[in-house]
Amino acid sequence: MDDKNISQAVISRLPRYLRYLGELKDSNIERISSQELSELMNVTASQIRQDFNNFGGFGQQGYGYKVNYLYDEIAKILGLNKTHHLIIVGAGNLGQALANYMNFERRGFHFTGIFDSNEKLYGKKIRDMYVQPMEELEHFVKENDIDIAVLTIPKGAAVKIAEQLVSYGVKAYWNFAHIDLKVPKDIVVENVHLSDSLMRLTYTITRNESEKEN
Amino acid sequence: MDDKNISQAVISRLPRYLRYLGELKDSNIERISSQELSELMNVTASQIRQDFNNFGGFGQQGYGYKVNYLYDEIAKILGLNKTHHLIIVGAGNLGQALANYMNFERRGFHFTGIFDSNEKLYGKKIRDMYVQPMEELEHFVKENDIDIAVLTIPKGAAVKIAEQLVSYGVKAYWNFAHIDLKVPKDIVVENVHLSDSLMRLTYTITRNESEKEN
DNA sequence: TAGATTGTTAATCGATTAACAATC
DNA sequence: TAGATTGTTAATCGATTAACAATC
Repeated sequence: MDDKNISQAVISRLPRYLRYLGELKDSNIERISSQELSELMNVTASQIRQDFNNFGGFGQQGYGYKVNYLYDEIAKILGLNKTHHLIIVGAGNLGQALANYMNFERRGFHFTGIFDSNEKLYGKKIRDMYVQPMEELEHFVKENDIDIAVLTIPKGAAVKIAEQLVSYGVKAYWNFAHIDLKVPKDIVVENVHLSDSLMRLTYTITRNESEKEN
Repeated sequence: MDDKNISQAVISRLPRYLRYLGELKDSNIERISSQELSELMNVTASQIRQDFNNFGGFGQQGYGYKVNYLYDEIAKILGLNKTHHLIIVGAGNLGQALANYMNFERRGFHFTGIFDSNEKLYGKKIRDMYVQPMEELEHFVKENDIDIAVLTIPKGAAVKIAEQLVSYGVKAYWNFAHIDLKVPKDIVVENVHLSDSLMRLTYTITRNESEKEN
């Protein structure tokens, strides 16, 4: 598993492989060839083999891939063999939605704290956490060995809070705020820009409609 | 604005351009060169010019780009000059979060209905809508000229409901369920796979940590 | 052993970057 | 007009696909 320089394109495909392999596992299918998987997933068999071989050989010539083994290896590559401790900053609808999504917990993502600047929310119980004021962030983060901060706050606040959290030692951010965070380069940010996604949808809608006219 | 075969890579960058141009507008900046924009956005000036020229010339030699004009043109390309009527299927935390996010409304996305299969939620007021039972979908969709269905329901339900909605004539789906919907090819699906995103984050965290060890 | 399918190299395709002529 | 910067062509780089030898 020596990841020299794996391209973003490959990495982006890994979770999708994992999802399909999970479904195969659930169906008690033991082996699969790149050909079969390619038909299922609508990609080329060549790409599948290339992708996997970025991380070493997971298959067996003449046989294919063992579903369980491949699943576990990809999970490992994605870091899902470790547990991660998260805090949610912003206890609005979106923060609560993420907190309550049980599938994350099953994958080893432990939500350990939730914070908001709105004092009306202080003490509100969300799943098994109580909303805490932002002033508690520093103490909490340092005490609880937090890996990931989930930012579900408006963009202005996100910039400010991210800067603070970086100084408290939080290295990874799942950012839902509609802005590009400026952080030192050993810090990881994964953006979920929902409005960008919605605009891609309307782009395609618009293009489809104008095609019909022609 | 003749979009022959614009690559996905280009389209994916458009919303980000729009965001930066919006900020420039807000700062009352009237003109910008591809060079200046490239520094701001951390991409090459060449890419910016290539991207824009996919849709025709928006700039002026020797001068640069007029921020307002460029902003409007990109908004148009993305289909933001039209209003879109959406329904939300799934009135859980995530559905509610999206319904309440005001910025969508400002962009011309009108949430006109919200549905759930849980009868305890029927009639619950979310923003200015009342949660309706799934049985109302067909009637509502046909009456209200719905462009986009937002699917914030579990994957099993999503597959079933999407199939129904397709038959009712809904052409575009913003899918938050953790599954790839199988739909006819004139139907548009934009996926938001949150767990994929979170896994990309843990991949990078893991890689960063193991790099440090070496 | 023969058949199947991987792992891997080579060929192709597409996207990004560089360069520069056109022109405001 | 001279300077600046686009629009666009050409060069480079990287990712995907095809092909096939290795091997289970």
